[in-house]
Amino acid sequence: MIRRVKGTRDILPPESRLWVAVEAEAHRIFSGFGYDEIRLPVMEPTELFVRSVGEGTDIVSKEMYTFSDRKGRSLTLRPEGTAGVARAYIENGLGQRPHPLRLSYMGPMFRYEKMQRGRYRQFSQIGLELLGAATPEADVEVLLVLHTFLAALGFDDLVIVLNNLGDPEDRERYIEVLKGELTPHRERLCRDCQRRWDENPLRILDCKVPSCREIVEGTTPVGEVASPESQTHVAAVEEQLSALGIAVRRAPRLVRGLDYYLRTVFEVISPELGENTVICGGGRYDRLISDLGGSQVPGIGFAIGEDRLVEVLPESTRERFLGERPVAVLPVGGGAATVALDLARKLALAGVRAEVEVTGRSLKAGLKWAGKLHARWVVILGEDELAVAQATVRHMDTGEQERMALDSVARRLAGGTEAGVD
RNA sequence: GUGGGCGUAGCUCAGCUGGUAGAGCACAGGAUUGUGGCUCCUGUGGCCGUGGGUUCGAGUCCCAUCGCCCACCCCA
Repeated sequence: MIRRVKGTRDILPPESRLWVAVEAEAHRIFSGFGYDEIRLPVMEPTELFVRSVGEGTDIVSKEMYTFSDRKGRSLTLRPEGTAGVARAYIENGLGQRPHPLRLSYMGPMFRYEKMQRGRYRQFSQIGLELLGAATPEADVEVLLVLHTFLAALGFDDLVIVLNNLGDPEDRERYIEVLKGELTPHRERLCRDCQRRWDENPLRILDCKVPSCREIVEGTTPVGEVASPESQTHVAAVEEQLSALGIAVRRAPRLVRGLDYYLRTVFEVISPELGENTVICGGGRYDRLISDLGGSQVPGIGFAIGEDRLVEVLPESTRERFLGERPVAVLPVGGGAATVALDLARKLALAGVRAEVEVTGRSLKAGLKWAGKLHARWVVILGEDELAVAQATVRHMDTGEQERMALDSVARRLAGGTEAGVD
């Protein structure tokens, strides 16, 4: 048997309907805030990610799907979306358009990781970028869109946590401060943190080991070492968010694994998937585009893990998305089939999901089949009915049925009060 | 990359100290004329993850290998 590649998955119906619905909701909300989708290649030159995400990051150093094409060029399956957006911005001269530029994207990303719950090698992200605005208001808008989207999906208990990473100039100063404060405790840090000391000292802040956490508690937060400008910036963001009624929590030790972030960074964590399972992450990246050779264009954005988002979708939302019950159309006897299909066409065009019995089942077996589909209505088209251009419409929950003119079936089942109520 | 658990039907699993493969669910049909959900009957469906070894005989024991799951790590 040929099996799917490790870390990839088959999203089958009806689960796939959740995805379609989540994506539709994203388009609806994002578009409402002026964001249009940008569709980008799934593969990019490897260098793009090395220079943007950062050579020292885990993503670049050990998680990329990198390969050579037939001409020996090094290509990489995109591990995230922002780098591609930045590349496309420069390459397509998007700097010529009125700013700020509002873009969204969704699609598969690839990281070579060890499989685990909520973690896949091919996973989908739904993301959004606001380019060309460096103000706190820009950050607030992006977080507002995020919040609005999550709320539209029925999440009311998710907490957005944010932090101030400061500007790149502050970073080195902060690392000095941090190391200085940690030095007396260095021996007591866990093995991983010993390694992080040189490789990526900021990650020590993220350590889950209780003893490390305790040590880290006593250190000066990044945000306090950051430049006064960045502190004012993030404070303004927090202030405006609370004015909008959006709850955010300051997480002084929050750092992120991508090098391009500065100032405002944030995450949304789902308690259901565990303390450390991020369903959304994002932040500001004012140097990214210029670092890639473009002009000085600030940006901020986020990416939501669609797989994880769908996994933790509130029950009521799942029901709302999956709840649609079809109409089953049952032709009985010869000649009824085309009438059934013609009715199905009318129903489909009227926005009513209808499935036609095309395997030649008896009426009895057909009703059994309709029951298994959870059909709300069954339209029976038999010789008796067709002889007088009528159909029998049966409500599967009550068992009540009614004869009606064939012409009126689609209209009655679409939006009619009978179809609307349970 | 590190540590742990598990691989028998589409799914959930049973299969005792080795003796020619089972159940439930699901799926398909039926229980007479054109009416589902309950019940009953029947049917489809498995190189017991793969390869090797021990044995008269292996789903069962041994070795290897592949795959899956969970935790760490990291991230969406």
